[in-house]
Amino acid sequence: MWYTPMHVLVDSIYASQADHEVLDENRFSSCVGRKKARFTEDSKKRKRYGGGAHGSQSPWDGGHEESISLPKPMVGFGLPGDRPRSVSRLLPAHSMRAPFFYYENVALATKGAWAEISRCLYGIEPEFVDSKYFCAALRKRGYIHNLPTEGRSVLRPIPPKTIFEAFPQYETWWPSWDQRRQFNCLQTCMASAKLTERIHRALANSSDPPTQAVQKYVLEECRKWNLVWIGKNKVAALDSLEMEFLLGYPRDHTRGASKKKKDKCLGNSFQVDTVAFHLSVLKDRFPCGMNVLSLFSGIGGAEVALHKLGIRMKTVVSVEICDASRNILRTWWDQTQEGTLIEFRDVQSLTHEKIASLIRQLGGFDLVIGGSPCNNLAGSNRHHRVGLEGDQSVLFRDYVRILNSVKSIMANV
DNA sequence: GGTAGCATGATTATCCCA
DNA sequence: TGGGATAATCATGCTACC
Repeated sequence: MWYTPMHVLVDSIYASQADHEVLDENRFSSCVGRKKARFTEDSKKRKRYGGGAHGSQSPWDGGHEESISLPKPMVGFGLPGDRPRSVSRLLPAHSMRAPFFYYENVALATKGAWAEISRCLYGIEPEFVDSKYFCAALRKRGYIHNLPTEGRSVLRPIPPKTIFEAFPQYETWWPSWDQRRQFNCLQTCMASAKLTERIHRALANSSDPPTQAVQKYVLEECRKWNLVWIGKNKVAALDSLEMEFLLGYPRDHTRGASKKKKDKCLGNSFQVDTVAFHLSVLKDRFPCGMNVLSLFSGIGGAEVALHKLGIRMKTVVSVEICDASRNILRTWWDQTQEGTLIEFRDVQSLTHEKIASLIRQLGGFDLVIGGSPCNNLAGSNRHHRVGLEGDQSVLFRDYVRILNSVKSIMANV
């Protein structure tokens, strides 16, 4: 454990900041002409993050064997409503060059995965946040970004944070022995009809209240599949509209896709309120709008968050390989946006030359945002949870490659 | 070929108690 | 402090059906 939560990092941790700078929250601006900020040159000599007892270990030496301990509670650099405190992130100088960037993946990844991701993203410590503080469902995710952390604001209206606040109709049949007040992580698969029928039969054949053994079985399945009580002894999976609501998307955002595709797309998506809280610091910095490079866009969680924040998107270059997700984003974009949406299918088609061409065309990107595939990192994957170098998750290296290309090209514009 | 239904543990972290 | 118990987890592959 060589990391300590970044929110406790203070200026006094390091006497020397030869290769780090305290984030200057006024550094980025696109509206009044992109200024070339003064950045210190990278130093080959790395310094360490962490403080106190953790300060003697480094994320850079033998990163594959290292692991980042998850904060408890998983509140990132601060939650809405927290009392103001001095948060001064020490970021490597080269990470602070424009554009802003924001990377996301599952918090509970395989050992060493976040250490490697952090190492590739300038050694910045991930901000681990559980979306249970923003909505009625858990969603433990890690975010690496170079955004300021002061002056964040929440989306209004504030979403309900308990099951009964979100769906009061289910309280009628909710048994007292089911103590759940929030859902677990919304995933890509839903419970089968056979399972809910088995639960119904087990309850119907048991006493009232059910035996301890039946309660244990039912509760385990309810927690695993996020089941709700729709009648006496009857449970059901959440439907797509409910998942959209919990995740912060507009009603029927995924219309047009099949049920299976909806579940998969939503299970893979951002929790909008959480991401919007982090991105909210951009609103005042880009009053004239932003150019966004959205990698692994999915159903447009980042775009929806920016839209809900009232941040105008002049252009979004979106890269998403799933046809259904691209259709969902395109439909939403056409209905709500006046800017330009440029779509690509494969991140690997976004070469250095292509990126340079886009930057010449658009004048640069203000934000590079995306969450690369978690398939080989996620605990739910029983078949190929092989770590960062798995077929899907290795694409995080394309995020790094593209971000580095954008930074280097924009530094020379 | 596309879709839906279904069955399929392991890894990781945390809690609790001796 | 160590080990067992408990809990959570952006999923994949096979089969049937249209």
